[in-house]
Amino acid sequence: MADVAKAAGVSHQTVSRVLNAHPNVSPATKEQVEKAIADLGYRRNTAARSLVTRQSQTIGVLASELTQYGPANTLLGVEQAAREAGYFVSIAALRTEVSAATINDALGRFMDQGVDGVVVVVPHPGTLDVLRGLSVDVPLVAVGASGDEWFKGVAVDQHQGGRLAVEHLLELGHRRIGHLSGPADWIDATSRIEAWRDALAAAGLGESVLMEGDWSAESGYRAGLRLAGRRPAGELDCTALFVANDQMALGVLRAFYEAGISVPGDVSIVGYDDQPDAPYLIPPLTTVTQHFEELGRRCINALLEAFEGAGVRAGVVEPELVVRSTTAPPAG
Amino acid sequence: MADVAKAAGVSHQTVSRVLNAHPNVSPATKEQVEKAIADLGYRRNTAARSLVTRQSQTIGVLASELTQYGPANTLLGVEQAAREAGYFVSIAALRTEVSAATINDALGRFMDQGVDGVVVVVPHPGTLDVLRGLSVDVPLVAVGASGDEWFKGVAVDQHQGGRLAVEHLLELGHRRIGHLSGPADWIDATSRIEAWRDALAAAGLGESVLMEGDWSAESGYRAGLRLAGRRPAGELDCTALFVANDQMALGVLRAFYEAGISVPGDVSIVGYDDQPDAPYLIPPLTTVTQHFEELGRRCINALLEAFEGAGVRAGVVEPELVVRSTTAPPAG
DNA sequence: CGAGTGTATGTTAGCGACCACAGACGGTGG
DNA sequence: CCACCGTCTGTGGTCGCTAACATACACTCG
Repeated sequence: MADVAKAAGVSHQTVSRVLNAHPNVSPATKEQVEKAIADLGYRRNTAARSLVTRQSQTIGVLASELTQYGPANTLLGVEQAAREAGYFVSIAALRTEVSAATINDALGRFMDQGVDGVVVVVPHPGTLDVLRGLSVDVPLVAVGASGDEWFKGVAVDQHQGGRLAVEHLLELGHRRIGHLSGPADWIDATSRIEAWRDALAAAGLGESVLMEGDWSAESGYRAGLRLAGRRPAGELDCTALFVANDQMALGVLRAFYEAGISVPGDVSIVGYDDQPDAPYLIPPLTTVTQHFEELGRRCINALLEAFEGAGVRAGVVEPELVVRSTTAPPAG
Repeated sequence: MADVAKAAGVSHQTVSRVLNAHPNVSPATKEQVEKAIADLGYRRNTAARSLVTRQSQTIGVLASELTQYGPANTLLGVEQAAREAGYFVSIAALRTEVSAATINDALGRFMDQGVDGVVVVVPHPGTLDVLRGLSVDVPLVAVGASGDEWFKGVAVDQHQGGRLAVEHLLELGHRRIGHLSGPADWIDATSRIEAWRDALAAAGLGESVLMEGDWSAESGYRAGLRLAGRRPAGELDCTALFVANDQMALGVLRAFYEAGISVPGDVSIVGYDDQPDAPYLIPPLTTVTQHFEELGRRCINALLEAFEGAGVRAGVVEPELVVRSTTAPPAG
């Protein structure tokens, strides 16, 4: 910085002012300084800056299940939004065993690093409970959580998403609507089950089939075969199936194909996620879009608000139904 | 730190020595200092430390395709190894368009941040070319690249992996061995194609079928159907198929099932990756294990070596063949 | 027993930026 | 004409830590 100051014929303080876009700098000197900076290829030292401002310009992301579509894309959204806001993103990936100790450790590392805020992308409810018991001295935003006195939550409105799916099927005339859910230890899975139940109840209907998968196409396939069983298509337990993600829907489609069950002729299917290949399935999948990137963006926004001292407020991202070709009125 | 020093009745420098495990500290004072640290919940300020040591204890990871199994797991491995080595991991995720500008920008941010080293996890060869044209003033390790004068490369020995797969099939007696590859713009895909060709040539055999997929189960399914065509099982173009990843192998299995082609009765299949569900496919998939976590670990090791001033040296992780139930001698 | 060696600790001086304050300059108004 | 004020710029002091040097003391050895 001293070099730049000398090259521009000013004091280091003036250079600092230019860097921080301070108003009281004459255009002429400002230009000179900027030229000197460019000539010397100068970069301001983050450590020194952090030392005095007490801000690291870094956001810590605590994540697990990064091989899954949802968490991976949320991370992408967070990273992009953080970058645009001028923040660095530090990551702590959790293994399968998400224990209090692991979380504590990861959070501790973030504190050591001096992150300005933390985003938690862990889809298991237990994590939130652990988080509640911890006191972190920086703003914290958790994906999938509703607002709380301890931290902000930003979530896709799963209830709304589930309702969109089920109501779409109800409007088509279906009365026996089954659900293939995700693993019970995922927040998203349980809230979709609830939404399904509630929408059914609101229509005065009881539950039809409920099966549990593990998000994989394979588990969808097995569930599909199980459902098909040995019965002819007209005698299935349900005329429509709400599947908790597109991967599993893919598996179900395949299973039904093998079993000679026509989609949407015999059974209608609605997926969830709107993964990139959903339009290319056979037939193209009716599904619910989750704006993961938007979710990530909201997390960062919530964090930025918290930096400004704004109070705790939960954010909700609204999912949307995308109607393609796997839904139709029931056969009867 | 001054508080800790006062609490322990020593100078701040002694505290620093304890923190840095300096040898010349008496056990008694060391214990006192540690107690004071624990009592006060003191954490050393990373920014101040970085300022004077000129090291940020941070490694930047430049990654793309984070939704794919390989890159995602490599990232996990890198993160874990970095953590164990006491480094923070800062991430820059690239979108689909991997241009020179994007890469330059991401690298620039890492420089601003003052990272100690960079790991590049981008499976497209164009990236490496861009990298070669850039001069980065910290050690850089690229996954999937062979060693180079500009940076270290750490890669799974794809050639070896491909050879293991093909030779296994050759040993079983297959002579017409096809390949379903990944997209041509992936390093991993092209090297597996080469390995397949070379192994075939080494056995004095020519190419059989070569098809290109996009890593997805769906593309494997389509390729499988295409291969099956309308011919009876005994007249296929090949008696064995080397599939470039397990996802696609899953699709092929399904297509063959539908087409009435028995695996491994009519056709043997070898996958690649050994994804967690490979053993649970029907039949359990013979495949090639890639130790992604190990790959990540090696990257960090290479970086640590570079910090020590060690010269450029490429690392290679050896894949292994895992024989399960999708391979058998040819029918004839 | 005094010089030499080694261990344990304290003191000082930065690392590179930002902040608060002080000074220089030109313009305005009483 | 001088006091006053706003704009621009420069001078220290400071953040928390570590490296280099300085000091104090104990122990060995010729």
